[in-house]
Amino acid sequence: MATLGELERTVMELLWDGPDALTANDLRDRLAQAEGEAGKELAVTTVLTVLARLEKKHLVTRERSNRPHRYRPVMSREEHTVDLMNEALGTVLDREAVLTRFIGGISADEAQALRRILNDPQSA
Amino acid sequence: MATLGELERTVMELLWDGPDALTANDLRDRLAQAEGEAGKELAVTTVLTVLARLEKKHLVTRERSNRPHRYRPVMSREEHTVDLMNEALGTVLDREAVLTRFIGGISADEAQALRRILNDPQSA
DNA sequence: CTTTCTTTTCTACAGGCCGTAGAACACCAA
DNA sequence: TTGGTGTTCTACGGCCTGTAGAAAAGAAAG
Repeated sequence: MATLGELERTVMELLWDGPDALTANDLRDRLAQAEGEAGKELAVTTVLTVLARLEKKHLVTRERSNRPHRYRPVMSREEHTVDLMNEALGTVLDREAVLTRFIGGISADEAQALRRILNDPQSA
Repeated sequence: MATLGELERTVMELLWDGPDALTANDLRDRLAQAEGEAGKELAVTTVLTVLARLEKKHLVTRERSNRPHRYRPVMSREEHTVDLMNEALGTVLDREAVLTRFIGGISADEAQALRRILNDPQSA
């Protein structure tokens, strides 16, 4: 997969949060807002560089047709998280042992939801 | 947490595989073996550097009492994997959505095991 | 005790990734 | 043609990782 830096991660969060595709300028503004009133205004080129790197990592795509390119995540935040979980799991021989431990650590509500899903996959 | 480099990860694998704590020399030898007959013999200092870094990351401890220090993992491979999975999960708002998707991707056998565990936690 | 061997720590460096952005280039509207 | 506006190129400092020599610390031998 690929490990993300702090800024890269923040950009992904913003892209996931925003309902539609965003331009580099949109992101610059939201980054300024998001940074806890710190208002650290980044250069647009910085944002574009980060977006290019995220594109190379296949985490975002962009529409090149219209001039201010609009960027969108390739996967949903949930899909991406699942990928990360599977990546962690991938290197392990005894998958069931890991799953068992993992399940042991989730909340009662979540366990309940899992029970429902496992017993009635339709409900997923 | 901390992301591991290739050599760091390999060393962790060897420590997890070996039933007992290993010395830097043990690890050097096993690394030479493990690298697919490539037999790339690393310097012991290299191994020691990696071990020091893994120690700083709280992934291994060592017994300093006896002279060739013996290194052991702090957590089991499974515990560590669960930590990684929870780390991935941690950044997400809708945890249940992620869990649902995740469950959707596991094998029938694993799903069966989870059902058993969820319905009878004693069996874990 | 002094010499020597083993083990550990210090220091270092190259390559890669990330945050950051200026310079330069491409495109569109006056 | 001239400005804007947006995008790509190039770059640099800092941190992490693989790699290991040099130096120090500790133990064994004489």
